[in-house]
Amino acid sequence: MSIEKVARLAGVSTATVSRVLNGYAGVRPATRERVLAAIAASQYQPNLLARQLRTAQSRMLLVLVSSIINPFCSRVVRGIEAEAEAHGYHILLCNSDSQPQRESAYLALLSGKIVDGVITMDAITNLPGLRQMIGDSPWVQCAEGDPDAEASSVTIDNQQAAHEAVAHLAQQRRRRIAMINGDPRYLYAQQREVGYRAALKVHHLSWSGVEYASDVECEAGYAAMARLLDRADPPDAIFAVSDVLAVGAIHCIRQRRLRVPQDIAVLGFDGLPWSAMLSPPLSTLEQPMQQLGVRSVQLLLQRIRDPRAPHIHEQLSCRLVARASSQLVPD
Amino acid sequence: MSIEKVARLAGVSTATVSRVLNGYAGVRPATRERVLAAIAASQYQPNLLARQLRTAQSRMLLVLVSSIINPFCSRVVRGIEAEAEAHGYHILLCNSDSQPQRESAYLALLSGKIVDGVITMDAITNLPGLRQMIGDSPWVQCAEGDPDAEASSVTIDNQQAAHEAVAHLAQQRRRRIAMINGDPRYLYAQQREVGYRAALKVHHLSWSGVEYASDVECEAGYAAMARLLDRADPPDAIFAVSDVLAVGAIHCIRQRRLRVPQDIAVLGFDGLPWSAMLSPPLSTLEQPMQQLGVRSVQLLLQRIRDPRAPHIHEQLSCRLVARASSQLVPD
DNA sequence: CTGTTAGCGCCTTCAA
DNA sequence: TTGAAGGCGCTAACAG
Repeated sequence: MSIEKVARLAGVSTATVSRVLNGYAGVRPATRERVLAAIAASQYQPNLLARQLRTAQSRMLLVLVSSIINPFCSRVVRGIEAEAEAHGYHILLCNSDSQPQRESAYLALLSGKIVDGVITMDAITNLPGLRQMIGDSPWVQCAEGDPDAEASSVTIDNQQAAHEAVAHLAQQRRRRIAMINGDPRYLYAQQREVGYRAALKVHHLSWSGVEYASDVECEAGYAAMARLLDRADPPDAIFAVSDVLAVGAIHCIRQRRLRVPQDIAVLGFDGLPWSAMLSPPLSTLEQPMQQLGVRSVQLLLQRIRDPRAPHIHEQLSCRLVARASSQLVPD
Repeated sequence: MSIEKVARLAGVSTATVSRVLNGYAGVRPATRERVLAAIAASQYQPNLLARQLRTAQSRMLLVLVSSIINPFCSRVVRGIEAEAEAHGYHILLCNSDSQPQRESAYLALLSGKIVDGVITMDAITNLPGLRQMIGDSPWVQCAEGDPDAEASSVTIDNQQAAHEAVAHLAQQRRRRIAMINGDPRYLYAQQREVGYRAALKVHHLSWSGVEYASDVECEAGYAAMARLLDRADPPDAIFAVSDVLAVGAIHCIRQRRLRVPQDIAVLGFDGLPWSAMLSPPLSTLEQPMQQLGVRSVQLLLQRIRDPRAPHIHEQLSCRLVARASSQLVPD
């Protein structure tokens, strides 16, 4: 009844009010003024639900994230948010904690027309009923891209990145390079492990050791490191798949009276700002976090505008930042 | 046209379909079966927009955050998300970066009926037109509570917490205790500064020094620390309003060949898990981050269910965790 | 330039 | 137990 109230107040039809509301040309200035005055007088606020129902678009994007407390994710999300906002879109955030039922509950919003598209950062490719839930709705995978999925993706070359990481450690004359990996259900974890193993081979390193962190918190990195140090033949270098896990690993190493990097070199992943300010400064593989989010939104909007647009698999480059935690002497 | 399609397929009316959809009693089992079959056969998905328009509730909550990359915020948001989800609500995330225009753009979703209520973690009390935008919609302030605002709030006692922080440092025989504060537009920053100054007085410390970080990243902590060290009479202890800022401060101290805690003691705020794993382990004031989010949602839902429910100002307690960064000998 | 009209898809009395 | 019908508030043809 609201647009109607305004219409009555201004002595025009609802169509005219709608026209000024949406800035359409073809309204006499005098009429426009009258409508504007009525809007102001009545403190009218358009009912967005009604508008969205009518126009069949919500200008909302669903973002499915495994864990927002993972600083990598939160930075990507900020990129997503900023770019979405710049295009007049809002984001609905789902923190799935990798629980399939939570993921699918949110995906229902997609088929329910609440959102115009979805960006997933979660390992959901194997979600049962995924195809049906997403249908052919616009979908972009961010940081976690399955080339076989019918979706665009924005990722880094995880395999190559892991390869670089190992190469760097090998170059520091490390022979027993271990990996602290994430949840192996994630593609990024699988891909980085492939890269890790391939690099070991290239560098003729026969020792290998992979431990999986139980979650993304530093305590998990600590625990994984403890398991590695408990081995009969412990590592002399660590490649951790996140800076946070690396912090935990370093703490564990220190507690055992070992030194970083003299006894054990440590290399992280992500390139969070504070990695440079740790002691020792943490070497890391820097990802373009903000940009991963930004490009995901761009690809998604492209697809929303033209549903027949082809799927694109984009890879952003990352950069090894060598600091004191992985080398005795700076380059 | 969709519920209608199902209705035709099942040979019933749309009303009946709606009834089984919403689980209302009074549908003959046989009929229900037929409808269910039709729903399955047609892969029907209810249009949530239409439903929300009709029922005038969206089961969505708006969360207005200054910066999701602030780990404190992201943990509170996770608490919000979890609790909301448990009650069948979804959250719309707005990362305002403290820009009033972004805040008000999102607040329009409130008056536009897109969300049923709002939780703000931002310093928005002075937003022009705030009252009108929020109207009497359900609103809870989280971690940043203005007792004068017509809204419930869930906070900690910032003044008391800062007092404790300073008391701890004073107890370590520190005489020149400086504060690295956040953006002074925030109430938490103002309140903690009041607590800081009050505590100095109580402990008969005449030296005082406050520097404001330009944002929430560690680089800002570094810069603030640099300014403090450039003073003629530099501090011998630092009270930083976040763990992240403390990391930057410590890095700066170290770069100047000073030691933590021997030369300068450092105390952070928030109690992020990795604060315990830094070197030296960071003393900090631990906040109940998850719980701040959870309680905010509970208060908000209460208000949504009963709009006449009174405003509640709740204070959660926090805890000083003394570690090596602030004391030469453990307690 | 402006008004009339017809839905968007759903829920919900009111009757039957 | 079921169906018919109205309307949530808005936009978009189509007339005038």
